Amino acid sequence: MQNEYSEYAKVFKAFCDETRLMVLSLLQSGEKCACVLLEKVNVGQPTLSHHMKILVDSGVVYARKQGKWTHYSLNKEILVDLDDYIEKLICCENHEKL
Amino acid sequence: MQNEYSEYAKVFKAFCDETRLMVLSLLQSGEKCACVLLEKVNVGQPTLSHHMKILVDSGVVYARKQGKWTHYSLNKEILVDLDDYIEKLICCENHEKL
DNA sequence: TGATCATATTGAATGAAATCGATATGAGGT
DNA sequence: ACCTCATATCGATTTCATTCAATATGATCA
Repeated sequence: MQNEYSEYAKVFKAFCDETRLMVLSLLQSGEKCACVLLEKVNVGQPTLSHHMKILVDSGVVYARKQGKWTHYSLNKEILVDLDDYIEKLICCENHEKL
Repeated sequence: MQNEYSEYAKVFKAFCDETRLMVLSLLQSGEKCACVLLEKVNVGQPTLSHHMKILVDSGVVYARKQGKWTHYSLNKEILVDLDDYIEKLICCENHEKL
C-alpha cells in the first residue's frame, strides 16, 4: 500500500504527539526560534530538535536559519490542505473519491 | 504533560496510519460493516479489528452492532472539531490561546 | 444443540518512535 | 585562533504500534 494515504498519514503524524501539538500552537502567533520553544516545552534540547525535524520533514513547519538561530513558522498552505481533507470526510455522503 | 494536547494527539493518532485513512475514506460514503471494509483494505481480519478499535476509541468512528455484524460510521461532530482546531492554526496571528 | 459466520481478543514478533546524555557543527564575538 | 552559544546528530534505551496466527465470543441457522 504505497498511495496517497501514506502521504497524508505522514503529515498527520506531525499532529500525533502532544509536544508537537504544543509547538504548533506556539507557532500560531507567529515565527519563533528554537530557544523560545524550548522554554515552553517540557523536553530537552535534543528531543525538541528531533520533534522540529519531524514537523519540518512533514511539511507542516518551515525552518529559516539566521546566524546561530533557527526560526520556525507554520506552513499554512499545508494546513489548508489538511483542513480540506477533513472537510471532504465531513461533507455529506457525496461519493466523491477522496 | 497531561493536558488538552494529549486529547487531540489521541484523535489525530487515528489519522496516522494509511490503513485507517483508507477506512475513513471508505466511510465517507456512509456506514459500512467490517466485512465490506475488509474486502477493500490490505490487512487481515484481526488487524482490521485492531484498527477499528483505535478509530472507535479515539471517537472518530461509531460502532453499531446488529446481529453478527458491526457497522461503522464517521462521527462527523469530532471531525468538525478537528477542522476547527486546524483552522485556528491557520487563522492569521490572532494570539488566541488554542 | 451443534455448525457456521462475523468479529474480537490474545500472544508473540518485529519495527518504529520518544527520550536522553554525550558530542558535533557552525556562527559570532573577543 | 579560541571560546561561547544555538542547534543538530549519534547511540542507546525504553516504550509503543503494527501485524499475524490462533483462539474466543456470540449471533444465527439447521
